[in-house]
Amino acid sequence: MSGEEREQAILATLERLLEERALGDISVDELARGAGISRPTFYFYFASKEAVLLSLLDRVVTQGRAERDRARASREPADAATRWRRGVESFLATFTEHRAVTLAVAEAAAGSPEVRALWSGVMAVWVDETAAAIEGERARGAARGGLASRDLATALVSMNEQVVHRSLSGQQPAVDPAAVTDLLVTIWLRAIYADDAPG
Amino acid sequence: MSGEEREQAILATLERLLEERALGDISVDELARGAGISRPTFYFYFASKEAVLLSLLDRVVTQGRAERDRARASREPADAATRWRRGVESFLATFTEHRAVTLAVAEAAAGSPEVRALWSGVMAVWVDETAAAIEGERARGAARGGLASRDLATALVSMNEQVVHRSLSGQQPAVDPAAVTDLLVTIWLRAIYADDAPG
DNA sequence: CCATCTGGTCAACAGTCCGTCGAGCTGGTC
DNA sequence: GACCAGCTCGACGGACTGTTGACCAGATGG
Repeated sequence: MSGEEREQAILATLERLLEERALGDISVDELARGAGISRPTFYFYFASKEAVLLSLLDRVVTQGRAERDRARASREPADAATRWRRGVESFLATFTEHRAVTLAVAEAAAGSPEVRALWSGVMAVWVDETAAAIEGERARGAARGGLASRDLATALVSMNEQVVHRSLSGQQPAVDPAAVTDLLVTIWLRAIYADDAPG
Repeated sequence: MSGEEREQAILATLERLLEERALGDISVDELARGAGISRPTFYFYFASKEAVLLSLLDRVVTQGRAERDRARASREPADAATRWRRGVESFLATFTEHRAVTLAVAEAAAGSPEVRALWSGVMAVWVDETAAAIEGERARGAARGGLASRDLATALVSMNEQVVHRSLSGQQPAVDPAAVTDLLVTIWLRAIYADDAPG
């Protein structure tokens, strides 16, 4: 077995174990044994448990971006509401498909600055794109002003992050998974386009 | 020094240490030394580090609720928008005033089911109250329907939670702290009252 | 064909932290 | 003065982490 294969084996082992247990309950030793090597040898490949997770997250994010770009290129253009819906769906799909990794990243981000930094980078891309899209809608006179687009985008992306996280982890209070897409899209539309005076 | 005082000393020590370090970087030994006792004695008072934090959170939540009730009783009635603003302000104030404890709870919740459960309970109260208020506004014909009030409330409270957390922890992308109240209130109003069709 | 070097491997060690056990101390109570 | 409850801690066992240094197999090259 070559070095590259060993590395992949470690990644696969972590992904497998995360399906059934939280990151904190998985030891470096288990990761090593799972990949057929001893614990010191693990450190030849990765600096820590978190580093393996980082690698896994990187893979998920790259794959998610690729899928989104592909979907964008293949589907015909649509109206604004549909475009927002597609964005939210893409977000949801990526993290739902990799539930275990997503939850582990959220857990690790709480304690590890490196994980936190990488995750922040992922969020930042999302926020940037959202802010730009809001600016576009404002420029064509469709979206309402009154809030800094970047702040608005940050709040909406944060909401998605948290709602999806609660939904995936099943901790109460959670949103009905079947309704989550409609819910988020509706709030996005109201927040971006609508009036804000109580009737 | 009496037992009660010892217990308070442990709580005070954790609160002090959390001002400068994360929960994961604080050992039970430090907590014990800080309270003038040995490590085994610590376990006479608390089952774990997390248990101390739980006690701290309980105090914060109780105090926050009391302050809110007092504010509610003392201030004159206001229009709907102002009432929502007061709610958001109360949320923000509680957790901003106890920044260290808030951040530590978020960190610990990632790994400890007990902390998670207590935190979920706190959120649930907020969600229930919000959902009831939304129902009230709908009943008087002011707020728009189309979303389950409980789901809407959950999403909005989740947004506040995450935005405040990012803001307190300073991790990018974060919302400008000076603008955060206006931002959140505006989104709440738009989500609860407004139309949702792109112009 | 031997020397060497690189990539890979692990036993063993040092260190941190956790949670527990059992023995002991102190001050009130009967 | 015996006893008991509340309190205290030294010492232990166990889980984990990250590092060191020796070792080994196979390619490289003189």
